[in-house]
Amino acid sequence: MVRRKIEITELKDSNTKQVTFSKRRTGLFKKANELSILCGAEVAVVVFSPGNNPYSFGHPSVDVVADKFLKQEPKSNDVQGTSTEVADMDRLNQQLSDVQNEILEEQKKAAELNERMKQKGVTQLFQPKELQGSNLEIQKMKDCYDAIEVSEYMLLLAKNQ
Amino acid sequence: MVRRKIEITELKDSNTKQVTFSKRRTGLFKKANELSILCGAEVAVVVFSPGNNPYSFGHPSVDVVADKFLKQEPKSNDVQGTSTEVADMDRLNQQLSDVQNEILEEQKKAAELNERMKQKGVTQLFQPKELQGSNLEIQKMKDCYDAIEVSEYMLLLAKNQ
DNA sequence: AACTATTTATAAGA
DNA sequence: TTCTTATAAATAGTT
Repeated sequence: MVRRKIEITELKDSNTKQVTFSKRRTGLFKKANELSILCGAEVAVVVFSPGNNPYSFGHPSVDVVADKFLKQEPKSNDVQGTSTEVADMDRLNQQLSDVQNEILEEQKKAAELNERMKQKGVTQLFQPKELQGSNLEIQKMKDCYDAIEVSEYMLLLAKNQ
Repeated sequence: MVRRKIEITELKDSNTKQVTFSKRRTGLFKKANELSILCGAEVAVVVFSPGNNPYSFGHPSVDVVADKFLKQEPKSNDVQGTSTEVADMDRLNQQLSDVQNEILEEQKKAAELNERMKQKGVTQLFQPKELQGSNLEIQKMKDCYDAIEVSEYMLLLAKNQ
């Protein structure tokens, strides 16, 4: 694709393969991220490297998207005769449940970590409160940048009058 | 990216969003396919369109890659005595990476906005202090995640003794 | 769906 | 490994 165009066929040199994998994995995840933002789409990407290490990108998360996909997949062996509405309802309920579980999972994580560390007698290096705080601060940060964008738009309008 | 560079922010116009989704989904799948061939890597990509239709690419298949990925993920009620801590470590590393990427994106965005406003020679509508404040909070957040990582490593060390 | 002016991704080199 | 850069590939706006 660049200094020289390459054939899309498996790279022979192990080192080249690893370098190319890293570069292209980065590119792929960037594209996946842009797609999810631009189009408000749910996206999950999972890759195993030549050395069999896992890498993933997910919006809102790999688990949520994967579950949603895998659950609607049994198309061909679906039982015929159930109404579309019932099926859709089930799916929506499942999605809702998935999202709620995801949220709960995130909230539990810090607590679990603390619990395990306590059991191991390791000193706590952070408080659960701090985690909650950081989430709040992420939100504040986002709000702040949103405000900046709005301001800029207003400036443009003012300038063009 | 093309006739005119676009901001990576959700597209407002529904039609544009749909067209962009189709183009970029094609591009994403092509990149995923090239990665799997060039590097002999296992790849799975699942996307839900703005209209909530599923699209997927998988090598050797979405199911195979998804199962492999989901199986290695930690479950909160895993049997004790297995390598739960190691799995958690992987996940924490991924989270950390995600958060760091988000931070980098936000910082870039702020810098770009500032630059563009300067070039337009307009009055700032927000105080730099606000930005500095949010940066401080980003730093606090980073420190917090660093602390988690350190804690987890200590836990692993304790476990392996 | 096609076109194309630009932007973006990236293979090879440093 | 990380950066550079020449070139190929992707794509936003248009038709």
